[in-house]
Amino acid sequence: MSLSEASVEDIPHPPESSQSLAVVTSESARQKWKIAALEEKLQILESGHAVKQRETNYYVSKGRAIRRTVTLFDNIEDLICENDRRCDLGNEDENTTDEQDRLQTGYIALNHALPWFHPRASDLEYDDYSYMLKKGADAARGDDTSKLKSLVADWINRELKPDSPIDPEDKHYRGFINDTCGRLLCLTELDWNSPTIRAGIRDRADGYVVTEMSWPAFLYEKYTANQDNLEQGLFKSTLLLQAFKAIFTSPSSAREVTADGDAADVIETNRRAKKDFNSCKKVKTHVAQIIKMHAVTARSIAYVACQLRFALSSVSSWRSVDGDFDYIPFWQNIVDFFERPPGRAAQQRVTRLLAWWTSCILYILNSPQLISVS
DNA sequence: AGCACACTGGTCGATGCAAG
DNA sequence: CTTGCATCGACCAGTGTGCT
Repeated sequence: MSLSEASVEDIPHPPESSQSLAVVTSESARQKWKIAALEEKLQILESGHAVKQRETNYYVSKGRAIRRTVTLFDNIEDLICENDRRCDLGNEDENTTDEQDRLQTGYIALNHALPWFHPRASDLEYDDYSYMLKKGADAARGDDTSKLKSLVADWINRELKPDSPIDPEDKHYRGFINDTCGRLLCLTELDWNSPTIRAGIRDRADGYVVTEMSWPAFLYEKYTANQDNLEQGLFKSTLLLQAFKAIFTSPSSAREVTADGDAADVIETNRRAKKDFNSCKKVKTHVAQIIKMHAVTARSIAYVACQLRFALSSVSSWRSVDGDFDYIPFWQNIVDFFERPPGRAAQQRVTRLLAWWTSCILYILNSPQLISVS
């Protein structure tokens, strides 16, 4: 029987209480009830409310890309204001601050993430869409935080085999209390193996304060820095790659990550990524596809690094400060490292690093042309 | 009270795979 | 080849909790 064949009079109202539920027992009555529910759904879909609902869902859904690829802490309004300010001033304003430059780059990233945004910005009901985008942005960040909480524990237990395994469900025994997490969170210029330094860090004693001003060990290949060259192996840790894959391409793709860190050989990384991709179970469209991410960006790495640090810490609820460590300048430092390298040589190193990242991650998008390196 | 966040459970779509 | 089931994972809504 089609929907149109069931007249409205024939359709019993859905039961409103357990008492009336007992009345609807026959198969035909149940069928009619189902049809009634479907018709109601159809009516809602056809009404203006549904259009509004779809619109809301659209903005919330589009907003999910913002924290991941545009900005982890800035307000969308601030990005727009900075762009407006520059439009108003034209070329007259040449003395911009770092903060303003970062906001402007953020605005450009926002337009890459949401290409419809700029042309339509003036037509949109400002408060409404801004609120919905933020809602989606924060929801996605929350989803990722919760996802990494258990995944990071699994990866560490498997890769680093701590004496007492990390509880995937509990964060209280992470952070500097935990020997393995502490080693990863420790700044590279401090030797975690020294009991004095370990105690100093745990007591937040002078000289052992862990702030965002140095790179922590978890960012480095094999979790160790070369003190003579602090850029060597930076942003090439297995955990960082796994976290990136878990967020942008799927948790299952992150399971068997092996980072050998050979920056020169992007082609080899490419080949391995292809092999991994072919052996990995293909699942539903992943985040990178949904947000049309064709290359790994500075801001996506900064996002993942913050999420990873948060997962390693003992802080249970998302906030921007953890003891002496502030996530906002930490995120900014990473973005600046990639977006504002000092000089030509540094720029080339950064470009190579991003190409390496893209070759590690995005073969999954089946776009080999995107990961060829010039 | 209002807000932000974590957590949970559910829906839905994409994919793999076995059986017919 | 088609079908039905299982699995994975993104997303979302509802709820509880802690903070201001």
